[in-house]
Amino acid sequence: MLKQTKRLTLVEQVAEQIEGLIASGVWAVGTKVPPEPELMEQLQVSRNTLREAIRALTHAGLLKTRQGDGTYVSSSSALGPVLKKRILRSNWLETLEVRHALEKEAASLAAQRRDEEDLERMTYCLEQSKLAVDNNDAHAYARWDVEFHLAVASSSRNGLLIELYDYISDSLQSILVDMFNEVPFHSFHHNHVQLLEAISEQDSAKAVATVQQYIHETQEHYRQ
Amino acid sequence: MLKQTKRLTLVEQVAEQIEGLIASGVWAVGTKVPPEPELMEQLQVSRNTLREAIRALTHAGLLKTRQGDGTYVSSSSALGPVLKKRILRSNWLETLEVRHALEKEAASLAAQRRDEEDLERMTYCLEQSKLAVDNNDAHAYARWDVEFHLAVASSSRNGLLIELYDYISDSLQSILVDMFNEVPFHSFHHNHVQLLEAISEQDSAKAVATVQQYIHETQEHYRQ
DNA sequence: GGAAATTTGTACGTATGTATT
DNA sequence: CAATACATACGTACAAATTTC
Repeated sequence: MLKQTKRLTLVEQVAEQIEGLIASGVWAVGTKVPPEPELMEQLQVSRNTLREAIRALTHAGLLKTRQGDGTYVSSSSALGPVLKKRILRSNWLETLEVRHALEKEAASLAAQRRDEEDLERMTYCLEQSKLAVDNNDAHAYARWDVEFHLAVASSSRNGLLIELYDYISDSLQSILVDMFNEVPFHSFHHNHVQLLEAISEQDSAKAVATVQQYIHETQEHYRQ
Repeated sequence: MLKQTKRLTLVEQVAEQIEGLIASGVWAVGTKVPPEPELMEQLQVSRNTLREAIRALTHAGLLKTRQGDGTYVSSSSALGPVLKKRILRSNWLETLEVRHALEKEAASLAAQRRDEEDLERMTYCLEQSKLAVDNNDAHAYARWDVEFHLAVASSSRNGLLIELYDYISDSLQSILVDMFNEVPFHSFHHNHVQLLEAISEQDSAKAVATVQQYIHETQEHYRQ
């Protein structure tokens, strides 16, 4: 077989090419993409073809177009927008449960795979968290809490897990801020220190147990 | 403020309406959608507008169009296709790790929330698995293994978790068949029985531990 | 408020692939 | 197998709406 005959429509070819530019970072998030006439010229396609491609990517959440202004890159991956849209139709308890599942796995893998740089990043996050606790600043605490957990996820060295965890955490950001406004967040700090300890000691079981305890305490506060 | 000015483009309105028809099941998977002229008439939009909407949904994986034939509904949700595409760029070990995370959470929640019907369904799956073991039929075993795990996930009563687990499992189907061809799958049957036992006894901790052991054994076989 | 730039929406013609007669 | 009908693919041209300056 020489080559599968051009089974992709022109529109899909154009869309794929643009997706490539976005995924590879040539068109970073925030970039303004060239206007229609220019792209038509560069890609050698008609306006309709180009518009269908742009529309497909816009609908997928990769681009955002503003009439009279232009088209901008709004996300580097299609998974994030779709997942966020799905989570909107979900209640936050469900979403939290999924996050917890990923969190425990991430902690377990992080304990096995973390390097020195990971540990430094996590330590820094906890220092900032401590400051937020001392200042009783719920907003700052929520921010550094998420940051710490992202550092843990990142140490898992599992790209899929990291992506899913990041998108879900992002969707929960506002919920988490609310939560830390109602719950004495200082009580969580000790757990986080213990988690970092477990990861540092490469003790997977202890890491999972610590996360489990952290989750359990959160739920206790909400059961009332 | 009287009303947010029609901030959705015509194309997005059309796409949303069609998505609604698909999500609500009015247009089930496999359904052939009406031809362009008919939809233009019903939706009162031009051909290009309709085509852009159709193209957006096609790119998202909800529709599939075949020139000269027509357009068919190929998925009821956008999350599945996007997730599967993402998983293709992932290695299967990564994907397995994420599945394991969801699997443990599902088992834990299933133990808390399962009803009699759930237990019957799981029991049936294990009976079929046992038959496959006796017949040394790896293909049948892989099928009922997945079916059993889906039943467990479904008992978690967490829609988001169920969806993610289903799509990921589906992506791994062929890998799992391969795996059961190389690994003595009869050794897993006992674990599954034990898992059902734990879920039946509403023992979350035991359920998680059983899944963990099942995973560990799988990895042992692959470490060589 | 006006002018330029940009996307949005519509109309219509031709090409090409698929199923049917 | 050929002819036909039908469906989507791709292209050009023009008018409208919106933002920016």
